[in-house]
Amino acid sequence: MRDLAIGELAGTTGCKVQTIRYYEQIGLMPHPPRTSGGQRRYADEHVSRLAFIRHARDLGFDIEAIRQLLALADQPDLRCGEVDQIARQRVAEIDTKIEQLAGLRSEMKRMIRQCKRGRISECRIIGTLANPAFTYWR
Amino acid sequence: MRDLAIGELAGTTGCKVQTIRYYEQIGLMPHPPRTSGGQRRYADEHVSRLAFIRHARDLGFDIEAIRQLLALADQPDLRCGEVDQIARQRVAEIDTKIEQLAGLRSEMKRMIRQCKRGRISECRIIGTLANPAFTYWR
DNA sequence: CCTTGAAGCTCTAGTCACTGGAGAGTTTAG
DNA sequence: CTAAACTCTCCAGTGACTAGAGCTTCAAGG
Repeated sequence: MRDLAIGELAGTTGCKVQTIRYYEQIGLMPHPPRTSGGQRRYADEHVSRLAFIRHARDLGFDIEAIRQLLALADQPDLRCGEVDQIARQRVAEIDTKIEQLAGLRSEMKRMIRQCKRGRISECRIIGTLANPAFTYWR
Repeated sequence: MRDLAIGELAGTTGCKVQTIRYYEQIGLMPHPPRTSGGQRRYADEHVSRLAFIRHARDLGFDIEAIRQLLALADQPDLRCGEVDQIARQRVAEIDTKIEQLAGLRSEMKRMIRQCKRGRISECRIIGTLANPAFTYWR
């Protein structure tokens, strides 16, 4: 698991090649060593750092939060309360998102139920969407 | 409720002024009549069209889907099955998102539980995020 | 009628987190 | 040694807005 080309790193982490180069460019990933021909070669530490980044992204952390987390991780003598805080905040955000989506879902279902599959002029979906009164759920 | 300036339209629909101009630019909103001085003036039809767009956006439809919906609505003799289809697809997308978020949420909670509030070197949050095995929930 | 300040105008550029393509160079298996 | 597959850099584009500069127009009060 050493000296991976960028495509292999991409393969093992499920991250696209361009995305890895992008992360390097914005300073989330370090500049890796290069071959004499100029190609990037990655080691295990890069694999786990990228896995960290991807996983955090998938969890919905934005780049700035990940940068903080990485900075924290690079100074292991700090207390982890700060990390914990960021995570708790994320859970709260996730809860809000889930609630919102559940609301949207029930409104969509309601609209579909009302759709009589007739002509569009009778279609309740468009009518509902056009009605400014139906913004209660925001 | 006639001859609204762009700011008044923005006020009644909860949409920003720049966003309205943007919608006009990309062809979602029509070019409204202008005063002799070049300012846009809107009528009731614009209010409901913009309300439709905003509501659909809030429900998570993307611009392209809204464009389709509007095109459909402009031809009231078509059957509404197509509209129904678009809405059903949206529900499926919402369901997927909710599932994903629920998965993320439980992992975040687990990470928080494991955080012993000690040093980061013992903090399970960063370790968990760095572990490529923890991608099961995707 | 005139002034004044809020609101409008266009145009350009920036945001976030990538994604895609052109055109050239490098690596590796057979 | 060749050919295919991969990688390089650089630049531009995506979606859905958002912000700002610098200027013009509108409407209400005096």
